[in-house]
Amino acid sequence: MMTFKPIRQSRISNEVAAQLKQSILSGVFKPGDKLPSERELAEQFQVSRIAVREAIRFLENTGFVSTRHGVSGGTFVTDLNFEYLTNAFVDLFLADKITVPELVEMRVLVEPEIARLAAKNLNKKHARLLKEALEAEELTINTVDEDLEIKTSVHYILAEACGNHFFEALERSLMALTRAIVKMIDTNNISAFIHPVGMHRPVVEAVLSKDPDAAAEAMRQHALEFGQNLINLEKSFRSSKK
Amino acid sequence: MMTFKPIRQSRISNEVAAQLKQSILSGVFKPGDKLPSERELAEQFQVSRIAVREAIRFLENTGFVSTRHGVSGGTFVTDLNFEYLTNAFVDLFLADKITVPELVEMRVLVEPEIARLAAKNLNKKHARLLKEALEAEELTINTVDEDLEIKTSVHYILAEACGNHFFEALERSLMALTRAIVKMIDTNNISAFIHPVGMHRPVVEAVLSKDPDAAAEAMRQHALEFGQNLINLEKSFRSSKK
DNA sequence: AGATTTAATTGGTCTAATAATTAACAAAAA
DNA sequence: TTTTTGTTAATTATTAGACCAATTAAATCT
Repeated sequence: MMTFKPIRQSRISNEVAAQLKQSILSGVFKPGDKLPSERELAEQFQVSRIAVREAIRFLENTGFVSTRHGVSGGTFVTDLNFEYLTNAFVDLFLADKITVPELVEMRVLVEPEIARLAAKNLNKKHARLLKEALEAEELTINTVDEDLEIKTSVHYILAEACGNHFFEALERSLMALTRAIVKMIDTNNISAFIHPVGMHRPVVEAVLSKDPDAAAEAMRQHALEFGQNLINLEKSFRSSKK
Repeated sequence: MMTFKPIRQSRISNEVAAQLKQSILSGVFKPGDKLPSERELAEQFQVSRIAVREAIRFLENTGFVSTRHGVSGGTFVTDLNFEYLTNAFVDLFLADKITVPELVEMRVLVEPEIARLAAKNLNKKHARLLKEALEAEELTINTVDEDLEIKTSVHYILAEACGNHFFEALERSLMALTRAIVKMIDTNNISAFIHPVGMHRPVVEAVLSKDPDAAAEAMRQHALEFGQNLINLEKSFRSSKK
């Protein structure tokens, strides 16, 4: 029997989105560039403005563009970053598809390797940033948000210093998840208890002295300690909530 | 001067989306449940149908709901899966934010650990699946798509068998990225060359004999070998394209 | 020159209508 | 009976057209 191709399978907005995405990926539009206005795009694609808007929403939701209101506003191509990956991880945790012990197991595997690579590839800029971050940690008492900010910064710097963007993306997600958990628990300055001041010092010192094995081992210790604290607290938080 | 709070900062659709997402996460709507129709939601939220539709698009784009057309259609809560995480990784690769050597470095770290955990936690079901997958690999010659499907299946099974959903999510992303790269190169049955039949045998045998260290080491060898092939081919592909 | 108003552009939102898709059921035909 | 073909109803998909809101640049006024 003769078979026919279906006339159209996907939504119109999907086809518009696919074409726009392709033209961004292939470099027709580069980060910073402005796409034609919604009305122009609707004209060019020969679809309604709403179809165009839904396509733009998709690109916005996946991090490819952002929109600004007003004259000299419009839809602008953004330089894709790790934010949307991180959001996907956080959503999975919120939907109970990833547990705290599983997160900790990943941190114990990945973070020592990041520290090892950072020690191997360290440059002056990152050395300076690490020293500053370590000092900042030991200075002030802060709000929960500030405290989290300061205590995660060492990890961010190491992730950037390790020279592997994949590791960096993953570490950012690990940090975002950890922060989500701590903020969920967040009763009476808990973060100071599970992450006492000075916990990062051995790691940073090993990295600064460019000793990969020592850095990895120090980070492993840190990840295990902190991880165990996190697991225990989240466990008791869950049971207290029931 | 007295300052007032802005009445509304974000888009209406964002606020609708946030409320809907919250009610899904808190269990008001469970996977499989049908949300009220767009018109009803518009009525309840006191916003236009368009605002509701954009909110639903967002939830769709992040994997929380799916929509069906027609009578008995509507918006249905889906069981959040790893697809959207994987898409985020693939997008980062397509936008050149992650390179092939970086991907390989991650695989060399993570996959041995997955094999180790799989060997430790193996049950009968996964043992059977592994045997079947190994046999299927050595049977037929296929199209590129089928070939990729069959050769990645061992990795999927191991990821599921390892018992850590975070590792499973990451491994799925690693596979999706690898497939994207192979399909990009995809000239004249290349996959058979970079991934010859039988490459998985030592890994599977070690896992089946429940020897974690041997499994990890076998997988490490596999990841290194395959990874080096992938790096070389993608490199020559890039230079031939210029 | 500097402040203020106005106009123009663009995304944001709304209303109201029509089209397309699908399931269920009824009716007709084989 | 079985199979095919209409019919209907519910719901999303799509459109058109209008107006709102934000923003900047130009025009106007002081």
